[in-house]
Amino acid sequence: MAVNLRPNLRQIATELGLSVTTVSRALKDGPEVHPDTIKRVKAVANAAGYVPNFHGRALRTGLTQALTAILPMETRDYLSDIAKLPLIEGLTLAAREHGYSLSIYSTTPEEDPQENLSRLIHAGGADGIVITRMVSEDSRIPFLLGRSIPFIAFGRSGGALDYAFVDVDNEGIAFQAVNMLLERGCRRIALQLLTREDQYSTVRMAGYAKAMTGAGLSIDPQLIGHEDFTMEASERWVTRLLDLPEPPTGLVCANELGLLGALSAARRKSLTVGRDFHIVVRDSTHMCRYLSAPLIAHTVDMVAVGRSLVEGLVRQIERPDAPHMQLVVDGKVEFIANA
Amino acid sequence: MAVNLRPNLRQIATELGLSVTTVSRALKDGPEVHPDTIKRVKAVANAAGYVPNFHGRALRTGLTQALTAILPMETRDYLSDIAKLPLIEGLTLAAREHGYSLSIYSTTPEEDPQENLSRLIHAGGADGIVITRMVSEDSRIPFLLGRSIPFIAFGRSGGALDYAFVDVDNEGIAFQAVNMLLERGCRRIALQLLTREDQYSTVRMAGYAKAMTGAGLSIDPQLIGHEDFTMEASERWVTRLLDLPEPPTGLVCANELGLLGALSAARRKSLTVGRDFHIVVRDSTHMCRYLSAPLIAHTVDMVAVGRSLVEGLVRQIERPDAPHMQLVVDGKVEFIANA
DNA sequence: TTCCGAAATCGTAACGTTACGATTGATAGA
DNA sequence: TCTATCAATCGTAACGTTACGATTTCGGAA
Repeated sequence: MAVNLRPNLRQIATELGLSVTTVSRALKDGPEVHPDTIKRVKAVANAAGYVPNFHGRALRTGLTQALTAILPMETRDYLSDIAKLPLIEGLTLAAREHGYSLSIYSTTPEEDPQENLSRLIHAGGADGIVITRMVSEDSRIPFLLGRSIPFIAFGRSGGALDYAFVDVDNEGIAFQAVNMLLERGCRRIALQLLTREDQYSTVRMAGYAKAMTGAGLSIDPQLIGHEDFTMEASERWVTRLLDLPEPPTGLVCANELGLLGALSAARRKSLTVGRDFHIVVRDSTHMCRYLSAPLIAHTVDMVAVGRSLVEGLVRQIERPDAPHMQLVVDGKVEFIANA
Repeated sequence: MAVNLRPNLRQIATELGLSVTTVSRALKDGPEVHPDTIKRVKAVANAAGYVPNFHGRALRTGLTQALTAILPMETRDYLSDIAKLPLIEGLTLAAREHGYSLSIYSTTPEEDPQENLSRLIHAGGADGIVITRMVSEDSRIPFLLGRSIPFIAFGRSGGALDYAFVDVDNEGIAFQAVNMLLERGCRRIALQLLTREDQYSTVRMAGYAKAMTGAGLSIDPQLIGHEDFTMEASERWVTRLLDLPEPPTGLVCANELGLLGALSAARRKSLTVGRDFHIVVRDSTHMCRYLSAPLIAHTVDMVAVGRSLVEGLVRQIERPDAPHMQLVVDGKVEFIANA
């Protein structure tokens, strides 16, 4: 018996002596169909390996059951972009669970973002869009809102518009990080920032300042580092700090490379990390688990962020009148003993 | 004037007083249409922002202009999975350039791989599939070949079947790596392998052995490390090697963590890396650029691998009789001075 | 027996596109 | 003038699905 590779509704209908309509309804448990018929139809459909054709359905209903995530890709430096991997994981897994497929649309910095968005939707490529790498007063937001295209943003843009987003509470994380150091008796706390990514630097600085002044401590500009830190640059910077008359006993690193440099500097000064010198680091890579020093890691569950984005987008597609998801995700700050 | 958001062929046809057929043909430069008509049609279509509807076309032609990459996702350890990021970048960019969209389909280890493949194709979700994480005698290959479903594999499976693949020449890279160390005067060369990923370990060992015996050197099992190396484990292992009566002067690391451990061990022994002790490392992260020691990095251009996969897949879809792409990609082994 | 209403099933049309054969109109040769 | 030929355009059908209204069937009440 030849197995038909792509059975359609009509084949199943004729095999059962039913109409296409009834089969279609039976497969989605329509109340008009006799329960016994539903059973028979489903049995045959399963046996034949029937899968509803995506495009036939999309053409009829106007819905594609597909989501598209627009991710800027830049070859430059994958280590600092590593959080994208769990994000993609969360997006794809959650999309599947909701019955959607997920396309990734890579953009290069030169392209016109709106042109892409527009083509994508007109071609019927997606029911909804995830946009990332928000800038302040992002023009894509009014553009998409104006066209009633379902979307959700990873990150917030300024402005008063009401739209769906999921964002990471970077200010809160910095606040928590400094508080952890304060609990450990640190009074002079250094903060390592980046120059390029202004947004992050600004909000981290805000969290730092809030925690410091909250504890009645003043902010020493000497202890704030603005630089495009490589491992080596970080080592130099931390070494200089440790040479100060009143050296810091706590440090909030910018990223993994900053951490490696700081560890190196501390070792040269014969400081015991976790006792004489406390370090907090953002750890997207789980690298902390593999290091030997006790550290304070702050992690953001990017898989969960990806899942939430899909959740919020699907809700908007399926129930357009529901309020927009506006979620600010806390990070987890935890002590990694590395005994 | 109200701008219609999703103009279709019929609207353009009536606006021009032409038939839908002629407009359709004009837009793809059909030879039956008068050149002037083609111009007129294109002008109106552009002005209206016409984009052909994906699903209408797919339903008619059976082709979806979509590719799907099946990527296993495992939350465990993103650092060792980081090469996936440039791979995804290459896949998505090349897909766009060929006029295809790219969906990512995440699988978890528990799922039946064939079940997924079959559903995907039956539903009309993709014209072709990229499969990854090949195992020896991979059952997906005969499955897909038997159903004439276009696919390409990242990696090779054993067996005599003829199918399209792109693979990285890990054996050649190991061979090259050892030769670089030999050129620098190393005679005792250590090789750090992993236990888990047998495939890689086996082929790297082969390249190592070929280079060593080629230089008339014997292989000392003491210098071969099989372990699930963390940074700490690597530091311990390298320290033990350096304590041997005849310590190695060259090392091929398993990965970035192995490198960090090795650097640490060398520093403790007061060895100068790049002079007393030479290290080769696989560098997917460009981490080497940020370190201070002179290193030999072997890199594989994963963006190019992703592009080649798409290239090979698209060729198979569009010209089914063309020979399968069977590409083995060389890595680049280069000295990073880090002056 | 006849009729009513509900339950179950059926038929038609439409989504937007393209393939294919049919039709129109013009030109040129007999 | 008639016809063959060719270029240009048109009309119809079909891809697989679902929405919606029409139709059939059957049990029970009048």
